Amino acid sequence: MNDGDRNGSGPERPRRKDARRNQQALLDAAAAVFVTSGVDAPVRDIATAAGVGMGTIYRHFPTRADLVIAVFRHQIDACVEAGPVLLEAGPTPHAALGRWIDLFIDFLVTKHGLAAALHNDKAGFETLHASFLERLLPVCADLLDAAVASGEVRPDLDAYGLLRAVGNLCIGEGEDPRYDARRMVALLVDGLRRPA
Amino acid sequence: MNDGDRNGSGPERPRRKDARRNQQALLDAAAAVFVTSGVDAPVRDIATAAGVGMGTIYRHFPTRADLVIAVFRHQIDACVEAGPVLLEAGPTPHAALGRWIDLFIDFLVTKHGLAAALHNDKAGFETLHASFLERLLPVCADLLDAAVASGEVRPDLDAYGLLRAVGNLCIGEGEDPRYDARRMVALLVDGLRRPA
DNA sequence: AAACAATACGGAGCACTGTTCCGCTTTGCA
DNA sequence: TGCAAAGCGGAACAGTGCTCCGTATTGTTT
Repeated sequence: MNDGDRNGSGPERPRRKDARRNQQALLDAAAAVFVTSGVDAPVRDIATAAGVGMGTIYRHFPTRADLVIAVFRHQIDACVEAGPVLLEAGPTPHAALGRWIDLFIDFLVTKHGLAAALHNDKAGFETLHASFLERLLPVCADLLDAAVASGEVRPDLDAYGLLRAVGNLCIGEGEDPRYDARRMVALLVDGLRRPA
Repeated sequence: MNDGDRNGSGPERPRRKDARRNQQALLDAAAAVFVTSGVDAPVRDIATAAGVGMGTIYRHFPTRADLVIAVFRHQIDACVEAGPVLLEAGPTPHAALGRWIDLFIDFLVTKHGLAAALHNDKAGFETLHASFLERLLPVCADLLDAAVASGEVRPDLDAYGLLRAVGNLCIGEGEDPRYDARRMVALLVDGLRRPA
């Protein structure tokens, strides 16, 4: 849809064949390593898994964060595109918002430690945080606005706060069976309703 | 009150005078450095600020986490002791729970990055997490049980989940003015009420 | 007061990060 | 086939947490 935008923030398509091959190998290897070792996996491990050297990884992705962003780009895109669809399909805007947030949680929770990484000061994870937020914020804002306009949801909330709260609640999900992030988010989303 | 317990998990009081002096200097220096540089401040910085070597810091506090725990011990204690008091004072158990959580938030938010540190896989921060939780969990459970017993709060929630959710929501508070952790926690706590 | 263990100290050094740098190789074009 | 441009590998750098061990301090015993 908006491939023009995509070129703006994604890595450029290399001119040479070997470079393209390596870039793809890096993306595949990173995806695989993230699954087994989490998004905090050492850069060296990813380079080794892809069969390339350190220099190569950093030419294609100037920073760890850029690699993570590239790996999860498609899923973020899917989340972005699901927003309007759900809004039109759902019985009410609040229901649509709830479903969309479920989608977002799925994304965060399936990636090992992504939610935690999003809020790490270290390294260039602010970049990661900013990048994901930039894409998701408008979508979330639309859903929230619609829910507010329909009178279902209290008007004194911004999409940014909501998105961050959900992201935060997902941290550590799966590490301890006693903590159920989805449940907590459900509680929060329920609390969004206009107080009767 | 329970000083016996305290000896169990805290650092031992050293026999020699210089050792005691250094231990206190370390605690003071750490507290100061945590304020200016956050709880992630390099161990070397703390050692330097205290005017001691690396060996000294690690003899007194085997791990970064142990130092953090020792520094914040008094405030955790205050939080623990406030639980029963609030429960008896508050108009209702749910109100007491809310006030106690406010206290907990104050604790987390005043410390630069403590909330984030609590959920870091890196280093020995699990120790930190476990230690704080171990102390606060019973208190929170008592408050929650009382609120459930009074019929104010839904019964299908455990204190562990609640405590973690609150801790998570506090991550990043103060970093971005658009995110208000207290507000999000308030929303969540409100959602705890038994659905009418 | 002096000798002497026991205790504690300092900081160099190790293992592990993310990231940079640059001599060498591969590629694609002329 | 020649050759510049593009790309590559991995050694090296800086910044972590933490360990180790030769040296200094302390408190006790003669």
